[in-house]
Amino acid sequence: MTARHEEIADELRRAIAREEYTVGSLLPVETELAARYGVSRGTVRQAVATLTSEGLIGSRQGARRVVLASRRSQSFAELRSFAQWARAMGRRASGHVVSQELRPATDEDAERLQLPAGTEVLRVLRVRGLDGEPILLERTVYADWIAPAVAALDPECASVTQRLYEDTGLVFAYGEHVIDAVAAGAQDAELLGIRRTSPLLRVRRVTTTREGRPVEWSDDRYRSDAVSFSVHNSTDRNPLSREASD
Amino acid sequence: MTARHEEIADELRRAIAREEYTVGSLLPVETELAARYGVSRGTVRQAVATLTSEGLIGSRQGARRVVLASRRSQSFAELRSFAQWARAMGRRASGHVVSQELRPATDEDAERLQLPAGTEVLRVLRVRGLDGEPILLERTVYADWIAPAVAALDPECASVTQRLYEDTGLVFAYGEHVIDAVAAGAQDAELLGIRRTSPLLRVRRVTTTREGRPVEWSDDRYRSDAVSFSVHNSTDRNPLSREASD
DNA sequence: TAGTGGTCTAGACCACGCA
DNA sequence: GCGTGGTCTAGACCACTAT
Repeated sequence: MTARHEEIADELRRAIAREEYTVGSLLPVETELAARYGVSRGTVRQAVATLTSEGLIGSRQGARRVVLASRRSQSFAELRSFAQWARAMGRRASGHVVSQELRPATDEDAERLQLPAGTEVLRVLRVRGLDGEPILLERTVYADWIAPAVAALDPECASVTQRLYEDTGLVFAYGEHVIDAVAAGAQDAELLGIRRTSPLLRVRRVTTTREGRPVEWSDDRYRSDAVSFSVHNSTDRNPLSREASD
Repeated sequence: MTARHEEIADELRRAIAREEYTVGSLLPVETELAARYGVSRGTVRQAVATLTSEGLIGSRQGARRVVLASRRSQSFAELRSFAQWARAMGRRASGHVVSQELRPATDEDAERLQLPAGTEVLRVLRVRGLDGEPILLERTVYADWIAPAVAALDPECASVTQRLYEDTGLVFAYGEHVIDAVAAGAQDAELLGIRRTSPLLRVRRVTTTREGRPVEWSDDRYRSDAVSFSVHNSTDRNPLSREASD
């Protein structure tokens, strides 16, 4: 069952993509869209709010909505699922566990995963590839309560998220990510097949269940010649933030 | 004039920040919040939608809302305004124009700024600092119609955005940003006072007016030991995206 | 000043989760 | 099956933009 406002958002998105509304031009007013689709103004507003949050259109009180871009960049909703992201681009994801060990949680582990200090957690070092080429190095720490299921996975498993869902019903629902750049260390360089000190795009993240319980935290390093992140923003509101260290 | 839903969002945000609702606990149901604040359910929903988009709470049909985080990271809305961002952190922003020249637009300039090829554009190389320390190198190209106002600015101007607004009424309203990592080149290293090949966090962006008209595009390089970006996401929807270059 | 998007209401029904 | 959040309506009024 698809909500009407999503259908309308879809139609508008497509109309913009095929340049029926060109970048810089104005969208029809709410009342006209409501009449056209046979819905109330509230439903139209829900639809255009979606496009606004996608950065496709801009909105200000008193003025007509304006088209800002014709296409939305690939969704980032799959950040936690490398495999789904690869599939959406029509590429093949692979994975390979380099090492894996059960260890007592450090203070950092305990804090990020909201566990008592010393709980046994699972540390996994995994290389992920696109079409066979190594792209990403994941250093992940899993909470004790999910560690057995992770340890039981095939070391070559291409989609950890999907397997864990099938095996245990676990859903990775929310994530908090911090992005910066680091120089490749010796191990990074060897496993990714690049030179030492090459710049890498690093994402440190904590992933939680739908209930807000932390499942894992990870230091992910992407080859910066292979991956980039993109984001829209506006004066009104924005989801990404910039932070200074120290 | 503050909207009621914003006031309510603020109160809830503060209640979460002071741990009246702790991370992992449940928010009151909509009807109760509506009664408590003396508003309709719709207004409550607007307020909690704001917190949801900030990553503070999680929402799923049928289940109670859950608190995911107690504090929101610094807003990224000021990505376009280095000075405002610095001020929000209680730090002092500085700026210094290293070089500036009027040149015919390259094909890339013309495309990004939606100008005819060969239009005269202004290229500016600027170092930005926090509390006197160089942090960011901006290589910006301004559209012809704003170039005179930019060229007339004080080379040491700390807030370009604010000065342009005061001088011309121009508002930087929307931005599209692509984030990756690069190694510092010779010029980068010299101007930022770091070693060559140090990893830098690069943001390439296009900024537009409220009408969707491109004003400038820029290659910004941040010292990665000084700045990071952060973002929330959820399975539902997310504003940031990840792209492979190949 | 006319027209637009933003706010808010009061009510109805539905899809989903959880026990 | 009950309670929750999600969808949708029809109408009112307001704040802001544009002319």
